[in-house]
Amino acid sequence: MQKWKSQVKKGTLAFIVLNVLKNNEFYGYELIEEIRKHTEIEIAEGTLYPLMNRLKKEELVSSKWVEQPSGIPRKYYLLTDIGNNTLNEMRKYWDNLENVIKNIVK
Amino acid sequence: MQKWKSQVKKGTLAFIVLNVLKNNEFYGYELIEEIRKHTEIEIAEGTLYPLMNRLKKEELVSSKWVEQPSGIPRKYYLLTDIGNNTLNEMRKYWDNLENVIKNIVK
DNA sequence: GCTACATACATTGTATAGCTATGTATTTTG
DNA sequence: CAAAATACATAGCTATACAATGTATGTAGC
Repeated sequence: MQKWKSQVKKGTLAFIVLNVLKNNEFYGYELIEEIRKHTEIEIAEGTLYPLMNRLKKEELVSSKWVEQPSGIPRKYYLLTDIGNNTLNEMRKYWDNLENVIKNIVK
Repeated sequence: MQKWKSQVKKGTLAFIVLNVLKNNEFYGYELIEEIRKHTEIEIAEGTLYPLMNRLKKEELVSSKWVEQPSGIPRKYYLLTDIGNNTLNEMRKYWDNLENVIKNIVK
């Protein structure tokens, strides 16, 4: 089961992150916290940071450093136009998948 | 998107196959056809046969050869008790994931 | 003051799983 | 009789989650 859960996350995490970033800006560490609190989905740091770099390389998100009064500067992420369009396509695909499974489970 | 869809399938396909096999017996080639017709999800042969071998190794399914009056014999798969229990756990997890995403998408 | 923990970034190596390509063999169809 | 469909299978490639590890700063407890 644990192995399976890890596999289900592949692809799903990108979708979740993009959804969370829709209309919001978050920095990496905050994304993990945010998602963990609201959804009980655990994202390892070793998962998130490479994920964000991939999303950036694919130009689905952009980032900017924000200095803090104290502590380590934060790298905030926000959706690009491409990211927004991709997210809409993903939502369609997910919606279909959800229905397909709902019918099979019945 | 194509890359993403492929990633989403990881884990999802095992879940779908186990669901299809609940209360039914299918052979490999038939599973691909069945799922393609009813769901528009394409499963490559190079995906399914290794997948079925994994499920068998994990004792979630068992198989039996059935000779045909003509043609190549078919390997039918059916859920084991372990497979049934695992499927129930998977359903809970999926149900939760679905709701989580539904809330995030809103 | 020192230890532990939390915050915040990042990389390396490993395991897993989907997919293309390829292969074998039989049967059906044009 | 050639092409497509049926039915199995594997090897190699690629992508991604995760544990482990590392750096650096700030805070809380003793």
